Amino acid sequence: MCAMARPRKPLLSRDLIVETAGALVDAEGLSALSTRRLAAELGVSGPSLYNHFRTKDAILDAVADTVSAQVDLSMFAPDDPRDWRTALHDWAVSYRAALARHPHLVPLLAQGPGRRPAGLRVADTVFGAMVRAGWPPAQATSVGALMRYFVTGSALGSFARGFVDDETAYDPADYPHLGQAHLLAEHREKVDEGAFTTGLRALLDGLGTQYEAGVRDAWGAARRGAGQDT
Amino acid sequence: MCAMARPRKPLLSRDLIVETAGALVDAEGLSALSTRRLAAELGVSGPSLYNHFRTKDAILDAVADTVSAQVDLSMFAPDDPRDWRTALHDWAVSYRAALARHPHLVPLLAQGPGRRPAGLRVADTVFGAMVRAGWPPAQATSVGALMRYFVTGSALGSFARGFVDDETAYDPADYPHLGQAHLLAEHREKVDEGAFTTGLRALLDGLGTQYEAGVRDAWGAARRGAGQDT
DNA sequence: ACCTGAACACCGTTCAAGT
DNA sequence: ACCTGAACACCGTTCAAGT
Repeated sequence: MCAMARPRKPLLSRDLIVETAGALVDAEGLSALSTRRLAAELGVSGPSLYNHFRTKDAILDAVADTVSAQVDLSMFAPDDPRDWRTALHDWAVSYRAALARHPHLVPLLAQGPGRRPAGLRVADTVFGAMVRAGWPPAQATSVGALMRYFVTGSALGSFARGFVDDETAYDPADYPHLGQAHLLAEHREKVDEGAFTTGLRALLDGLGTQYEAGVRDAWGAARRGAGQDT
Repeated sequence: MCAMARPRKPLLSRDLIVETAGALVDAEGLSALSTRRLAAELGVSGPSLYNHFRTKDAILDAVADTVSAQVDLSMFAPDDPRDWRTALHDWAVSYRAALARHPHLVPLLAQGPGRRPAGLRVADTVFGAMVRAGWPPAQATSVGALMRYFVTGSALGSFARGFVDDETAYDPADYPHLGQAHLLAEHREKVDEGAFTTGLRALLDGLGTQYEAGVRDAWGAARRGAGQDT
């Protein structure tokens, strides 16, 4: 019927592996992804994967990077009309939405870009845009990092597990302020939404204050003295 | 020499298991914790652990909760002189320090309190203090959640992996704004510190603005109408 | 009640062998 | 170059058996 060991066309490719692994993780979670299970899903034997990736972790990294690639970065384009605060806001919302689409991958993505190309591109783009907007480089680095902290932290706390669904787990006597309402999964979604929105606004307000204080004194003087642009 | 199967004193206890597991994870990371390895460390055979915990995950939950138990909550005591902003600041710093002491557990703790008692106590205490400070309950919930998002997100991005140590992983042509300096582990620590400090200040500034706006109009009126205290 | 060895159904990865 | 089966050194968990 078909050749056994060496077909003229390879059965596998990096893209096919990543796509299948991503679908498996989305459907059944990280723990469902084993090299053997993935290979079976691809109609192939376990060790075959090692012709295309050095380790299982490398596969997972590639899958995680497809999520970073979904994050909208158009607001940071040099000709985009949005100012840095609006850009940061819209980016955070898009970033969080991408993570929400792949809840099982959030724990990986929250650990930082590592050496994943799309993750690094996000960091690079945000940094570049903040510098262009007038933030000193050291501060621009902080802005990019702290926004990532907040978005990934909120995604992790919201989508990965959060509080537990079974409210009988809590003895109200032990936690006098945490009412029954806190413990319902449905209520939790609204809390997560509200906390994200409130936190994002607070963060951007606070950064705005720091930016304006900086423009008024030190940075402006330093940049004028050094003759740097914008 | 010694009795084989049933000594008069149990060889194991929950506390001993949790302590040994915590030391193992701190020293060698999450992947070093297997039930068999942990049992060996305790001089016991693998299945013995199942007399004290239902699953390996239950052991890990207990270990994680010892970290939450290290978080300082004294700033939220009713008789503590610190106002809510200072209290939140000091708590965030203590929270982050506790996580930094146990970097390998951060991925677990960042997923939320689950049903871990110490984790729930933290959430309960912060919520109670914010309500006492004058935040409406729904907002107090958000404040607690968003602070947790930021602290755990920053700890995860900082201590767990972050950027990768080997700077040759990055081709500067691909990331025009990310200079060599971004990629050194030593530089990264300073960035993480700076981003945490900057973000925490921005968050508290922004929350202060929202609090004062709330006190000026809706909340104050509602609370005066309902005759609630402070 | 608490520990044991044996067993089950898995893992990730290496490697010689095939084409 | 790319896939295979066999093998190595592991896993978490169950369970009957011992005391």
